[in-house]
Amino acid sequence: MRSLPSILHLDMDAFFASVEQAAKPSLRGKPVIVGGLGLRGVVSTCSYEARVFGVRSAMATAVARRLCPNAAYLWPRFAAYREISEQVMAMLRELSPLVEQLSVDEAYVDLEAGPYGPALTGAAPAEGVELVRALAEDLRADIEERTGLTASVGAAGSKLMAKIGSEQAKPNGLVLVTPGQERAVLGPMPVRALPGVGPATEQALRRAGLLTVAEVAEQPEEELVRLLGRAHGSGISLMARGLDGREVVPDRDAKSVSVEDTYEVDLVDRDRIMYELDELTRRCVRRLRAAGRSGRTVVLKVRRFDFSTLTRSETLRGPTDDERVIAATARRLAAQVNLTGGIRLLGVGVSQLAEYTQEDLFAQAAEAEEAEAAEAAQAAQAAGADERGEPAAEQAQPGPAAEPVVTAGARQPVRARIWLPGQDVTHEEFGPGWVQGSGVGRVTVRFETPYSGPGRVRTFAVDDPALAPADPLPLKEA
DNA sequence: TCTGGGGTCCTAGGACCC
DNA sequence: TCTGGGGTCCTAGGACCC
Repeated sequence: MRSLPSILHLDMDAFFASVEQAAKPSLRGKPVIVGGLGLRGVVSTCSYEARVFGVRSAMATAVARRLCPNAAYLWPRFAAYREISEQVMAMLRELSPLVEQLSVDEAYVDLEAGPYGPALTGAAPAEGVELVRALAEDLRADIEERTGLTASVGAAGSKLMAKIGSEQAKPNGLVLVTPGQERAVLGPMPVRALPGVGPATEQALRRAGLLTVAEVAEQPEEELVRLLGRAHGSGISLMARGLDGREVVPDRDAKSVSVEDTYEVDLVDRDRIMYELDELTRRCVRRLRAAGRSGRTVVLKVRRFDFSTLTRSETLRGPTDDERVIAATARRLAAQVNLTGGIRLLGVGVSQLAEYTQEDLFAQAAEAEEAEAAEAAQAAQAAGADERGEPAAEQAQPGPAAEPVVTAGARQPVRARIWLPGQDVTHEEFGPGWVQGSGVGRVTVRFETPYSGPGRVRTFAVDDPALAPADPLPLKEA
């Protein structure tokens, strides 16, 4: 808690959807929905134009399609989002070395720890507040100038109020919470506004007759502990009274690595389940090794046909990054689980991570690159659904999703190409564009770039040799 | 209309040890 | 013969966040 609003919380507005609109001129001003497009997909982010129709994050894509059938539905392009995220995070680090990244589009910044710290703490209170306001507005303007995207910022004397502020500022705004005003700002809000209060906590509080933050703030702490448990109860008691002394801490090490897949059709065949388990283990180990870590506890996750979810774990005698060891452990765990009736999700994870000390750094670097490429290919496979959301034929088959095929003139077998809506491509004659949809042997491409006007659409055969996947273009021309 | 994927933190019970 | 308390580790599940 500080007397100056020197903690910022920055949150990019409708991040994935905004990147897509910036990259694809024909989508600007239109409803855009980014997420899983398969039968069991959910919405990651939607543009404000789509929210008008009631579309929300975490909603089943099938529901979104009914609410907003005319939106553009796109698969996420994580590589593009990460690139822009890094650009934005670098701008935050110019304001302070204390930047705590919460996700690809969200971070706290402690201004007092940075170059403006002395000016802030040395100024009269009113001047300090105005300096923070100016810094935050400059930051928002810089982000918009350098990326073309808008961000919302909250500034306050604590992480809690900075986050509340950025939420209130959305979209494209700044809200500065003057220290001392915390309880006045929080009081009228519904309890759900507090970070850490989800559906279950909201219900527990509602049953006790507590609907607003002010009502929670009036409760004795012991009562909240009784309702919600030790840690959660006392935490919420403090937050409701506007009290939060948490520091901004830059990047902590990851504590676990995990990989999971939900299948378009429930898995019933034991051999198929074991095959998929091995595939998940491979991906998990690749990520583990790419991060230079090893782990001691292996976790299997299973979601059954009825959505009931269970985990089984085994702790090994020492940390490992050996795929054979982890695969054998995962299989052992799976043998303990009743798999009858069908499985909609499988997951493999590793926790209790240790530093992985491997002398062969070259092998490690090669592995990291391989992991990236394989991950992309895997995403394309897992995503094998056409524009009407029908699973690709290979999906229901056991074994590799994409059969290797040999193309004329190439000795190397190449994977059958699956074109995902939103994907970047380039055509020998027409140049850069993106996939609008594909199906029945054809792929539709719109040829436009972040710097062009809205482009024209053309249709090709899915195996047209002139068409190739491409890297994302930067949103601003260099 | 039907529920993703990647994480973090907390709780509670049992085993085991001192 | 009956009865301890505390600490740590492991496992499973649940809530929550983006």
